[in-house]
Order: sequence, then structure tokens, then C-alpha cells
Amino acid sequence: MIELEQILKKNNVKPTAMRLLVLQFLLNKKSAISLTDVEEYFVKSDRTTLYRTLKTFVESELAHKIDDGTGVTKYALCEENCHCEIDTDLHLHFHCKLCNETSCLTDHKIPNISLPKNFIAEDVNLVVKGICNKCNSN
Amino acid sequence: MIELEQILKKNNVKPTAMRLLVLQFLLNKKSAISLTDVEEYFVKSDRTTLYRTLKTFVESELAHKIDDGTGVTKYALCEENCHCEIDTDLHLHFHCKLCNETSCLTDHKIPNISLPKNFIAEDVNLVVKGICNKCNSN
DNA sequence: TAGTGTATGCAATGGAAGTGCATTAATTTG
DNA sequence: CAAATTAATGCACTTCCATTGCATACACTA
Repeated sequence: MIELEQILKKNNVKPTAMRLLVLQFLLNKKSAISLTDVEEYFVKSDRTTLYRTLKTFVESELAHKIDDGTGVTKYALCEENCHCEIDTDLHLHFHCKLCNETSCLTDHKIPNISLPKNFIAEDVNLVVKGICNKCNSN
Repeated sequence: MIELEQILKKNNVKPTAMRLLVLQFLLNKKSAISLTDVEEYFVKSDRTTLYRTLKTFVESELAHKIDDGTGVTKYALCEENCHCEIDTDLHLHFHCKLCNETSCLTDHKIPNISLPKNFIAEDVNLVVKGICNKCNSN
């Protein structure tokens, strides 16, 4: 528990009860989760609070925001020492159309992309859709 | 004009007046457009009709749907001979945060992606965000 | 020409993101 | 310690976009 507090403090986020709980929840999830997921888990808490909690996490580089193409924003904790930097920290996301889960393939960094002249890249989003290993083996 | 009809017929889409107009509109656009863009252009037509027209185009592989991370679905005509196939047809999209335009970098195919064992890729979406060449030169 | 199927238009719904404001909790400062 | 300031939370509401149901209009076929 104390560890959780440390994580938040390290990123200059005040460790409120709500934030600790949401952080814990995210830690337990292997796949990326949506605001609705969090909302369904913390029924007693308000949607807005959860929304802002996630927003705070993203702004303080504790979590990253994932657009997996489903139209619903997903969130996942950053890896240790992640600064959400292009070329080094950004990885591939995989969305399974069967189980509907979006997972972070953190080992799969985004390949180097050459852009036409005068284009400046600031962020890259790479999402692969298909069938994940779990669903494939069933 | 007759050309437009041919395009539709080739993809088994009945060439109605509305569809011809929307197709024409898409042809004139270099960047990907949203339903709202189309709606603003064809003020007299109904949103639903335009929505379904675009949907029809996507389903008949005349256009592809782009999720550029803005939260608004964009559409762009497929290239000649496109079958929306992974590895050969899918290309990079670039979203400029200044002019807010999403462009198809059709010359930039998506690099080969190696997935972990038992993952099956069916679709890939690669979006780079930053500043486009036009905005960069101003 | 009648009949069938598709396209269109209108109205309405639903989901998700986001904002404004009042209230409460926490922290700083005199 | 109390007052004052700042931050976090909860509630209500708005907005935006995607999507559907149903009735009408159009087009094609028998």
C-alpha cells in the first residue's frame, strides 16, 4: 500500500484515497481499461472524479491514453521509467475483436517511421486488430 | 461524370445522385474528411443519408475509414486497386495538430509488424501526429 | 402497371467526453 | 489553533458524434 503512495508522490500527484484505489485497480489489470470499466468497478464513486483521476494520471505521465479504434478511450499504466517519448517509449497496442480487450505489447516498440520532408512527428499511435493469443487457442 | 458512375458500378454500388455527389466531393479532397465535413457541404441533404452513403462506400471498399485519434471518424477514398488488405494496402495517416487535417501518406505503407506467438493480425492502424509540411513552412 | 426492394428523410436514442458550479477536504499561513 | 487559501470531489448539465426505427419516395422487375 505504501508503495502506491510512493508511485503517486514520485509523479507529483497527491495520494488521495480515490487515486490510490484507481492506481491499484490499474496495476491489477494487464489490459488497457476504459473509463466505463473503472466506473463499473467503483460504483459508489462519481464518474467525473474517475474521469479526472485518469486525466491526472495521464498528465503526470503515470498512465498513457490509448486510442484503439473502438471509439472508447483506454488507459494503461506506463512502464517504469516511461516518459511517453516517441521512439523509445511508445509501443504497439493490440485489440482483440473477440474478447474485446486491448493489450499493451510493451516489448514491441513502434518501428522507425520515415516521414516526407518537413513533417514533424510528435506522437505515434500503432494499433493492430485481430485475434489475441488467448482467443486463438480456444 | 460518367467516370464517377463507372467507379460506383465497379464496386457494385448503385449510382444514385447523392452517391455521385459525395463521391465527387471525396475525389476533390486530398485529406480525409469527416461526416460533419460532408454534412456542411451538402446542407440540403440529410445527415443520415450522408452517413449511410459513407458507410456504403466503406463496405464496398470504395473508401476507407480512418481513426485519427481525434475522436471523429474520417473517410478517404481508397487508391486504385485497393482491397484494404494488410501489408499491401494499408498506409500511414498523419494528423496535423495545427490545421487539424488528416492526410493519407499513401506512399508510406505500414512497416512489417512481428506479433507474439498466436496473435493474428487482421487490421493495422498507424497514425502519426504532429505538424504537417504546410503548417511547418509558415 | 403492379409489386418488390432499395434509398432517402425525419425523429429520436444512446454513449462518451467534457464543463460549471457548489461542497467538502486538505494544506498553508498568520 | 484558527482563518484563509488551494485542491479534490460530487452533481447536474451540455455537447458532440454515431447509430437506429420507421415512414415515405424512388427505381427496377415481372
